[in-house]
Order: sequence, then C-alpha cells, then structure tokens
Amino acid sequence: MAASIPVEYAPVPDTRTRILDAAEALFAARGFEATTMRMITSAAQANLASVNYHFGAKESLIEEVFRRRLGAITARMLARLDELERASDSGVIRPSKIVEAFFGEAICAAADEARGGKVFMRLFGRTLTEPNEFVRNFLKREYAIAVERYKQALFRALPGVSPEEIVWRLHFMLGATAHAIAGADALNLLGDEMIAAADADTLYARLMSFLLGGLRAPLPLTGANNVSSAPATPKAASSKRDG
Amino acid sequence: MAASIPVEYAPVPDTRTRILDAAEALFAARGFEATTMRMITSAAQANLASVNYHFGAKESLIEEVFRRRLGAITARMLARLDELERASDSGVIRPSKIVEAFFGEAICAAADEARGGKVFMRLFGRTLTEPNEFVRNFLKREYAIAVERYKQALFRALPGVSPEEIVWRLHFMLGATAHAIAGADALNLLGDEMIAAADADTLYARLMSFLLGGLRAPLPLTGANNVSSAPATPKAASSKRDG
DNA sequence: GTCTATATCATGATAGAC
DNA sequence: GTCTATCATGATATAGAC
Repeated sequence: MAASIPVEYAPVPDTRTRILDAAEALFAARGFEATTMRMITSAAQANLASVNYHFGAKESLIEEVFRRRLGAITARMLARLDELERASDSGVIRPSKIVEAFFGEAICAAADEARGGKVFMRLFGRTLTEPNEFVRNFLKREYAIAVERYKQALFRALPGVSPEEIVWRLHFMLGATAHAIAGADALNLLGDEMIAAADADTLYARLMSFLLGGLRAPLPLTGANNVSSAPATPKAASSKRDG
Repeated sequence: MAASIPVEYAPVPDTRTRILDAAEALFAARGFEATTMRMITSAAQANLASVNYHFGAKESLIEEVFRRRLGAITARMLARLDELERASDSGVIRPSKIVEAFFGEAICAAADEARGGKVFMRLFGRTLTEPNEFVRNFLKREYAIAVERYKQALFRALPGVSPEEIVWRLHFMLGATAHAIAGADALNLLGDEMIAAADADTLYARLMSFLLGGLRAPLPLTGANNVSSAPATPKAASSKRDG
C-alpha cells in the first residue's frame, strides 16, 4: 500500500541532500576544521562512509555546500543589475540603487529558506574572513563575475570618485553587511539583547540607511583622491543626490 | 668574550614569548583549529613539550595570546574616553569624537607593532566571528568594560536616538572596521590590487569618513523607532552637527 | 548505495631522563 | 627548563560484504 502514496507530507531528502544540509549547518555553527565527518553523518543520519561515497573528500564536500547555494544567489544579483540597467534610459544608475540591489539581495537570501537562509548566509559571511586558502580561492572564483559587474556599475555611476575610493567603500559595506548577517552568531561585543532579535525587514532598513550614509559621506582628503579624478569639493560621493 | 657584550642588537626573546609570537601569527593566518602545537613550536624554535610546560593546554595558550595584547588596547581606549569626558565642559561629547576614539584606537593598535600590530588586530577582527564558544566568551569578558562605557557614552551623546538603533549602528561599524583591518587577508571579493596596499593614515581617513557617514545617516523608518524616543524628522542622528 | 570494520595518520598531552 | 619518546584519542579515508 505504501507504494501508491503519491506525496509524502515531509519527504525525507536523500542521503546526499541530508549530508549537505547537515554540513552547511555544522560548518556555519562550528567552522570547517572543527566540524568532523562523524558530526556530519551523525546529524544527517547517514553512515560515515557515505560522505566519501557521495563527495570523495571533505574539501569537495565544502565546495559542494557552497556551489549548491551560490549559483542562485549570484544569478539573482545579476538579474537585479540587468533590471536596473534596462530601466535607466540614460544608462546612468543611481549609486544607491546599485548598493540596494547587491547588499539587499544578500539580506534577502538570508531571509529565504529555499536558498539556505540565515544558516548559509552566516556561513558565507564568516567565510569572508576564513583563513583556509582553498575555501577562499573557491569562493572568489564562484563570486567573481557578479562582484566585478557591480563594481564596474558603481564606477560608472560615480564618475567623479576614484575607483580606489569606491572599492574601499564597497569593502567597508561588505564588512558591515557580513557582520550584520552574522548577527547574534558573531561575537556580540555590544550586548546580546538588542542584536539577537531582528526580522529581515528591520535589518534591511537599518543596514541600508547605514550603508547609504557611508556611501554618501564626504570623501576623505587622502593623496590618492586629491591628485586624480575626484572633484575638490567634499560630498562628491553624494553630489548627485542619488537616493 | 661573548659574556661581556652588554646588549644584543636583536635579542632573542625567551621561549614563552617566542611561543606567544608564533601562536599569534599562526592563529591569525590559519585559525585556531587549523593551527597545531607542532606548527607553533616549530615556528617558535621551541620543543613541543614547552607549550604544555608554559601554558598547560592549547586553550590556555589562546587565552594568553589575547590577554597579552588586549589589556593595553582597552586601557588606551578607556583613557581616550576619559580625556573626551574631561575636555567637555557641558558633559556632552560629540558622537563623532566617540566613534573616532573607539575605532581610531583599533586602527592605531593595528599600526603599532608593540601592541601586536596588524597581526594581532587581524586575529582580533577575525575572532569577532569565531565559532569557538570558549574564545568568544573569553573575548567578551575581556572587552566588556570598554565596550560598555563607549556604548553608554554614545547613548548620552545621542539622546534623540533609541539605544537599539545606536547599538545596531555600532554593530555595523564594528563589522566594517574588522573587515577593514583584515584587509588583504580577508577573502578579497573586490579584487586584490587596491585593497592590499594601505598605510594606516589613509585607512584611518577612509574608514572614519565612511563610519561617520553611516552614523549620521537618516534613521530608518522602523517600528522600533517610531514608537519611542526618536524624533519624527529624519537626519536625527546628525542634527547636532557633530563633526 | 549502504553498511561494518579497519587502515593510516596527526593531534593534544604527558612521563621521565637530563 | 628543556628534551625524547610515547600515549590515547580521534581524524580522514577506504576495503569489502551485503
């Protein structure tokens, strides 16, 4: 009789998927090195040998944990940028729209369980500072196309600001966003109570306000900016009234 | 004859110090779990057993690596806050001064080899997202007093902004700063060339401009802020013209 | 594809001579 | 305080029955 039941209400995923889910959660919670194969197979209710059967080695498993999610996330990021470029008649996009698309998509992915949700995005955020060279190189490769297109879009959107300055601000924004997603999971130097509870909408509003404030801040008076393309007046980054 | 030479030009530190130096560098470069006692003693040119003789266990060594540096750093942070409070006749300190003191001191410590320099601050920054509970709890304890005093100072400096909002902005700033200090060491999604080279002064100028821009950004329109103490007008965080 | 059992190795830690 | 030698443990990975 069981053979004719068409749909399970909560179908147990196959072994491979269970392993990926368990590994993702454990890597996020404890890091790569501190997570053993035994922990993974135990959480996945699979046999120890099944990891090697399905993925070969631990490093390949790590790769696959990322590959499974990153494709969808970068695809959506690129789609949003496509949309912005199509919607602009002049070809000029407001910088704030670019920032909203890129980092908003990160927050969005963290709120979407189908794409790994908070668990994956915490793992991803923490991996930005992961020392393991193998992981870093892999991530960089997977992410390079989306990052490069957003970077170039920002260069075009802010022709008065030096690329170096823009890259640094992106770097700062990335740090703030990663830390924001890590949230309560991060070492919470500021006190647990307030950081712990935050729905995605509130986090999005708060983070965007902060990021755009930082994006529009007056350019610092460093040598690199004085000599080249940046206008002499401060507030250059916000002079286009971009938001 | 060697016995009478009064000063060595580059005196070799004692074993204990060499172990701490090696451990600090290796932890920063590879993480706690991936760093073995053998790597540490090999780099320190010490015997494997000497770590256990001097520190007992690996966890105690980790603690000591932090304890050695954190005291001086938090002391200077607190001294700068004392100075700000003494210098203000009204008892009101400009928010930007508080942010400059706290995060500027972090950049400053990263540039000061006597306090561990970049190596320690990268380790420190990365440890903000360290999953190891033992390390997190320890750091939180060591850092709590300084963080709490700065937090309270910001609350007083921004009476019109809800504490929750302030804590979140501190959280974002912490993320941006940690990522900035990690610099080239962090997974560099944005392309190596520009992020790699940055002297402390330029980094300080760039980071401060960004952080203060974020601090002064209009408050987001979230429920938490509408109901309570924040004024209805945006730009509340910058209404005091604080920098 | 899934399991049991195991090979092989590196880890943190220690004992005990010097 | 420093060393050599070694322990017990737990790691990844595999062999081979089912």
